[in-house]
Formats: sequence, structure tokens, C-alpha cells
Amino acid sequence: MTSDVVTRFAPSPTGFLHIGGARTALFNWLYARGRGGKFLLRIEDTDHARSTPAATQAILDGLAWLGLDHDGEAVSQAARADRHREVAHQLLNSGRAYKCFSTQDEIETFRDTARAEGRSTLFCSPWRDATPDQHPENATHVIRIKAPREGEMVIRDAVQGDVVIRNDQLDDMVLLRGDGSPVYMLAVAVDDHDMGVTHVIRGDDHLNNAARQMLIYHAMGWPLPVHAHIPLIHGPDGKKLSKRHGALGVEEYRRMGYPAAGMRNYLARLGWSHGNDEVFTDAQALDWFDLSGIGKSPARLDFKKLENTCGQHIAMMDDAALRQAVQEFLAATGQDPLDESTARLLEQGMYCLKDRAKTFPELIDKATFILSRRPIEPDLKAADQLDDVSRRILCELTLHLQTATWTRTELETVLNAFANDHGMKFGKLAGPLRAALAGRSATPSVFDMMLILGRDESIARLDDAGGGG
RNA sequence: GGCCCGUUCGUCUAUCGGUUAGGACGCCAGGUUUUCAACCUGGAAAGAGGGGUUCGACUCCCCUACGGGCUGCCA
Repeated sequence: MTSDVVTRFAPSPTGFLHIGGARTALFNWLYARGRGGKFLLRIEDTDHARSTPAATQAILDGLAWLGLDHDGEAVSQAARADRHREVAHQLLNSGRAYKCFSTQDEIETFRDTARAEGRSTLFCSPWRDATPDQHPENATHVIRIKAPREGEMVIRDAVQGDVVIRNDQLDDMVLLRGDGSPVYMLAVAVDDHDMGVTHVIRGDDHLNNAARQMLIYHAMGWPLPVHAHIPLIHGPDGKKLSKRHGALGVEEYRRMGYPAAGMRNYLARLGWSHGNDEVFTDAQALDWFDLSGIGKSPARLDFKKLENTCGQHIAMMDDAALRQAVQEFLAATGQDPLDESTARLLEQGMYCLKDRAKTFPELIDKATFILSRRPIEPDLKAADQLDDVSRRILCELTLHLQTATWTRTELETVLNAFANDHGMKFGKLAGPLRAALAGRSATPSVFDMMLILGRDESIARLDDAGGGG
């Protein structure tokens, strides 16, 4: 199914892909993709001083990791400055904008005194109604929009409802600076219009700005997009997300080993809900997502819930995908990839590993018995703790494991019977055996470890190590 | 200062005038168990405060408090 829906994500490249930005991108992506529409990306790089190519790349990388693919090339806002100027001049020619020769100093002193006297600091330019013959020659000037002084602007917001802002709260904002460069508010409106954006879904820090941008839409006679201003994400303490909360960039979450699918699920759930559904697939999110499910109050980041959600996603993934994801995690964190046979063994063992890991590092930790250097060299100290009977059991078992293919039930039966024959309960041996196989790391059961390792010839070395210790 | 937005268990949330206010994470207790985990069962836990409107308000209106945003020739 296709539709005319066009959404966009428009970050400024001043660092990394912020976790809040990632959620905004996700909402836009879900809304467009769930409706067969288009999801566009625009880099708002008009602030040359703070924009860097590296930051743009970081945003691209973050989106790619989260699987939020956009349609077409990313648009550079800075590259469109000529078009923004063109619109400003159109407005000027049609009388919807005017040249203002007030200097920044004048405006500043006006604001200072206004503040001191408790009056409105909104600047009313004396040039608003000046005729061209009154203009000074060759003086630098800005171009301001001629905003209506009376009436009100109502933002019909899909999340916030109708928000009314009186026009006397809006001043004649600058469109083009003294040096002729376009200002953000102009650029956004022009770009959204030119790109055919039908739904502007963004942080509610832009709610008031929407009214200013609507001024431009009205002046140009452009149809308005649907607005949806979503509440921001706050830190665990309820304050605005900042450096002291740690983990601001999605890249950090990637390095911490959270699966992208789990991140998508958690982020989607933050501020949006579909009844009591907590864990869902991308297909379900795409199917269910709607602006009406977005709440109005800011949400706090909760790592415990993030972990839980991610754990469930790891458990949901199929073994081959997990194997691939682990390799990608290793690469992303600058670690060596697993060789083919180790990776295959890991995939075979995934059935008893994936249920108990919330992150990839945890998964890897629980797979220590598989990933340790081949052939396995058991923890000798732990092996020393085995009494003779236990050690003999271990050695015998390795032989059995090499000569037969067991099901887990069969293996349990054999192990228990074997222990019985030696007058012991197998349960008593499990601890030391585990230590011999996997050190102190938290791992699956001994049965599972032996079953998996039984498929690998390297377990035979346990026999030598145990016998010689 | 002016304007705008928000406020249900600790956290994310359901509820769209009538419910014992539901679920999830976390937490506590018990169970299962060859450790950790996982899993099962049970439990504690919420409508910011004050006024209205109404037969009836978490739901609608107003005020206050608290939090957030905007108020730039930043984005």
C-alpha cells in the first residue's frame, strides 16, 4: 500500500545522534513506512561554526544501525540557501516582508529597557511600513516578515490538540540576516514545503516555532503540513537529558551491546503506546503506530526496562541472525570477529544462551565455554577440586560425547546413571564440572554445555588435563 | 517578565463521565532448580493540591504548585 505521506527527520549535525533524536526519527519512520509513504532525511547544517562532516556521518551511522532507512539522498540545508533567499525575496516583492535597517545594538537596548520596565520584549521595527524612498542608501539590513498584528494562529497539532497563539505574541522575525544568509525558521518552512513533507513530527520544543513557521506558509500561500509535537525524553531524574545522565548518543547504546530491534521497541514504547502491548516486532509496530497513541507528557529513560525489552528481543531472534548480530557487535566495538567454526558452535548453542542474555556482552559472557581458546583448557584450579570419582566421570563423559550424538534428555539420563553407578548424585558434581568447563562465568547448565561441546572435538583435551592434574 | 505545553504506582503507561483504576519494568515473598540467570505463583505500590460543573470526575472547566519549552541577525 502506498500513500502520500511524507515525513522527515531533520537533525543538526553538531555531535552524535542523540537518543531523543533517534526516537523522533523512529516515530517519523514508523509513521511513513507503516503507511507506504516516504521518510526523508535533511541535515540542518546552516550553522557552519558547529556543523561538521563527522557529525553528519555519526547521524547517518546511528540511523543505519537502528535500521531507519530514508528515501533518497540526505538533503543538506546549507546547500539550499539560494532557494531560501529566493523565497525571502518573493515575500519582499509581494509586500509580505520588508527591509529593516535597525541595528543589533538598537534592538538590544530596546529589549534591555523593555525588560527593565517589565514590558514586552517583542521588537516592533520602525521600518515595517517605511516606503523605499525612506530607506538609507546601501545600508546593511535584514529582511523581516510582515506578520499580522491582530488575530491569532491556531496550530492544529495531532498530539497537542489545538494550540492557540495570539499574533501579538509573535514579532516580525528575521528571514534573511544582514549578510544575506537565511535564518533557520525560513529554511525549515521552505524545505519542508519543497520536499513535500505532509507530516511534521518533531520534539515539542518546536511547538511555539510552528506558529512562526506557519507565518511563512501563510505568506506564501502554501498548504500546511500536519503537525505532531512529541514530548521530549528526560533523564532518570526527570530533568532534561544532558551529559551528566550519560549515554546520550545511540552509538553508546550500540557499544553497550543493546540489539537494534530492542532499542526500536523500547524507544517506540517511550511516549507511545498501543494498549497494553509492551514487546512487539517491527511489523507490529509498523502496523500499530499512529499519532493518536502518542502521549503528551515527557518520558524518562529507564535502563532496567530497556534491558528487559532487549533481553526479550534477543530471545526472540533466530539463531542465525543472532550469530550475525554478535559478529557485528564485535566489529562495532573493535573486537576480533569469531572464526567460522566458533561462530557455528555459538549458533548451535544459542538455544540455551539467548534466553538469558539482555545484551550482547552478556550473551558472549555466558558463551565463555564456547568462545574460549580451542582446544579448551579447563580451569586447572577448579579441576583440582574434583575428587577422583568426579574426575573419572568427567573423563568418561568426554569419551561418550565423542562417540555419540545425544539429545539433551538422553544425556541427562546417561549422566545421572553414570553418577549413580559410582554412588554419587550428579547434582553434586555439577558445580565443579561447570567450573572445569567454563571457569566462574555464569553459564547454561552442565548438560547443555557438554551437549554443545560434545559436537566439538576439542573437548577431548579435558581428558588429558583432568588426568594429568 | 510574557506566551505555550505538561502532571495516573519508583519508572513506562491503559482509561477517552460510572472499573475492586488494568498491564509492563523494577522491587518484596514463596516455588522450581546442578550455580548465575531464566521460569512459575503471590504481594506492596498511583490519579500534584484546591475549587467548581455533574446524580456521578482520573477523565470537563478554573486557580495554585511543580516540571518543561519558546521569547535571537542559534538551530
